[in-house]
Amino acid sequence: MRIGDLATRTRVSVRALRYYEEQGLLAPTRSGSGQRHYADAAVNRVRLIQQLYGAGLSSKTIAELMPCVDAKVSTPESRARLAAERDRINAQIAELTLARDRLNDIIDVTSGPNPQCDYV
Amino acid sequence: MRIGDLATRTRVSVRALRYYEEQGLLAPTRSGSGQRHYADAAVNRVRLIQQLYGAGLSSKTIAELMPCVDAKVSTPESRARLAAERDRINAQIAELTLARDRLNDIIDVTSGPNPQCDYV
DNA sequence: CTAAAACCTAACGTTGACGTCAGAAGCAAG
DNA sequence: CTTGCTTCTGACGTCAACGTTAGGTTTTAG
Repeated sequence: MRIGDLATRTRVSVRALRYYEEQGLLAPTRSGSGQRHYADAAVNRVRLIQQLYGAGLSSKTIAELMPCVDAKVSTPESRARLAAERDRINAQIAELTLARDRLNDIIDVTSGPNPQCDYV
Repeated sequence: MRIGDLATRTRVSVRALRYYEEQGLLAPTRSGSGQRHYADAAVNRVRLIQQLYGAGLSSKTIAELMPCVDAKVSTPESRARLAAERDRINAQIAELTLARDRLNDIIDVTSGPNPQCDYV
């Protein structure tokens, strides 16, 4: 499929797809005239990339991990890397949970016993 | 206390503290010569700011919410805003959880049954 | 009193993941 | 054939939360 189709199917912009290639995350084949051609599997790959970006991984980190996904093999180094990212994500989840609870506290306090009725 | 002390106590850079003021998140008093002076309460306030930044809120959003925290009163609008941010954080936690599980899957698959022994 | 340390304002630099625009070329339909 | 949509390669623009540098003042330690 061509880049526009992939963009539509993944809901990722054409620019982003080119950017992913630039970062070494995606390697489409090229037609004679230079147009990119993607296999069906690219759809899932883009979704994985999006998910990892969403989790705060950088292009560089994702690029380092993709060969593991492709080859289904990890070196001790890449395994350590993966575990480190997982731990970072866990830490971030904990942080977000605290922030959320904090926000709920604020909501509770500021929604307090109808301020308009105090002293009335 | 002065800006350097606050920076030390909150582990936030001096530049960041000035930036927070610029964004309307912090309002220190000034000494005759123009130096910023912070009350002790500023320590907790900076921590709250950091926590909200960490949760992905923007300066603008935080600036809108601080008056509620100060006055301990929220308007229906600000309450909706707070709830919206909380929901966004919950969504983000869910996303991170999925990504983490995905990473764990990758770790499992790539750490598979000793690849070096296959076909040996 | 003096030198070092801390502070001030103003303003440009950084980073990452794209958005956007310019100009040229490929491709399906009538 | 040509109209119009898609794609191509640069390359500059964006945005947020600071980092950094410059040049000058204030405070503190000795």
